[in-house]
Amino acid sequence: MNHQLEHDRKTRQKIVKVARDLFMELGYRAVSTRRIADVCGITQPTLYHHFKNKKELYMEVLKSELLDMQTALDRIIKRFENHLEECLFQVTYYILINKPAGIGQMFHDIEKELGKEQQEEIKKRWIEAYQAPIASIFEKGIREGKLRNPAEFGSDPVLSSYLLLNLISSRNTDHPVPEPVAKAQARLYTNVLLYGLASPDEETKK
Amino acid sequence: MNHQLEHDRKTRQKIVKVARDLFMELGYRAVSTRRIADVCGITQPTLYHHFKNKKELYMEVLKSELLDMQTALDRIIKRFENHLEECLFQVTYYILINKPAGIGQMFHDIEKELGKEQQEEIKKRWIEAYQAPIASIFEKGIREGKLRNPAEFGSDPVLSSYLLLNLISSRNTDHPVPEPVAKAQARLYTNVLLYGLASPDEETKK
DNA sequence: GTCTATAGATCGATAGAC
DNA sequence: GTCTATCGATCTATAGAC
Repeated sequence: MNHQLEHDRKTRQKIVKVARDLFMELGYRAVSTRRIADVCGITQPTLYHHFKNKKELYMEVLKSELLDMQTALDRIIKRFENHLEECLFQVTYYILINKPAGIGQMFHDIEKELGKEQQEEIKKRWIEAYQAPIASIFEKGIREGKLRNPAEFGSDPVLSSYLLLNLISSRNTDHPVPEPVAKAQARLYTNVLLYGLASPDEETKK
Repeated sequence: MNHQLEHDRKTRQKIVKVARDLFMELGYRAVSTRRIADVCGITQPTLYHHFKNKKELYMEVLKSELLDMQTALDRIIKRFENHLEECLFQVTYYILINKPAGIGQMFHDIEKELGKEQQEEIKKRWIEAYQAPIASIFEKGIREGKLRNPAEFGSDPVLSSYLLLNLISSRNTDHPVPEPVAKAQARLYTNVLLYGLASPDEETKK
């Protein structure tokens, strides 16, 4: 019944959505509060009615970003949980498609623009969204003997999840990545991560 | 004999050195010309006697950075050219040790702060410094049958060099990395890249 | 809740004396 | 070649009318 509150909520959501697109594409510093307000069709000071300051708006953006990713990855992992390789491929493919230039950008901004306590909070949520879901895939693979024992290479599930994410957040390709290219990239990354670049008879000779 | 020219050269070199440390650690935007000048013990406008503007100074920093890396990698590769795995390890280790937080930072700044023609020039030098030397290692490995045929995974030497560099430029660790940790990381990266995470009997079952 | 107006700070860059 | 002084632009954030 209270239309004012409803309108307020809508405006706030729109700001977060616009800011999210701009921040992820261009980076925190390169996006001014004026620009966000312009795209939203409001004036710059109006932002400060909805958010305490630019950093708090950015925190909201990060939280919404990470929550969406967590939901998506959990769903994918649940769906392909009985097929390690396909599961890794689907996760990789999803991130490639949905993070045009975002993930490296995001890390840079979190590290350079946020205060320490804010970094801690985001890091906590980042682990829930990215690291823990992906690590769970590797954990299952190790448990079932499909992956090397961590003692061999020193790559426990958490470290393995970092390896995959580092491969994904590459800077060698132009963004956004078209779908078929993303598919080929995802296949390459998962193949290399699982089976390596050495020719198959090479390892036994070690 | 001309002491003035000599002094000029020294000052210019000092500025580049200071700017290099600051830019690589904190990023282009976060480092003001005033801060660079302060550390150099000169005033901010004096910078503009030696460099046309901030971007040109940054270009000088990038060029010196990339030239040093090219020299170092060429030397390492020449030294270990007859041992693929050790060569990859040494290259990885060197980059980990000498690029505290730098490589991801660098890419971000090149993409966001430089104009298109400047990006082209730096990209050319980056290929000479990083990609070409590392790709030559993989090329030799493929030629000698130690690595998979590119047709198999679609990972030619250039793509392989990107894979390694993406693994190296991780954001999961605190910088700077102490020597023994860097050694373990370098070993992990090269092991995974060459032999993969899957248990050795897994691939044949595919 | 949104606006206009503007404060307050920082930054890159220039002018001109020495 | 380095300095002091300062301009002009841009940005975040606040004050106060409606």
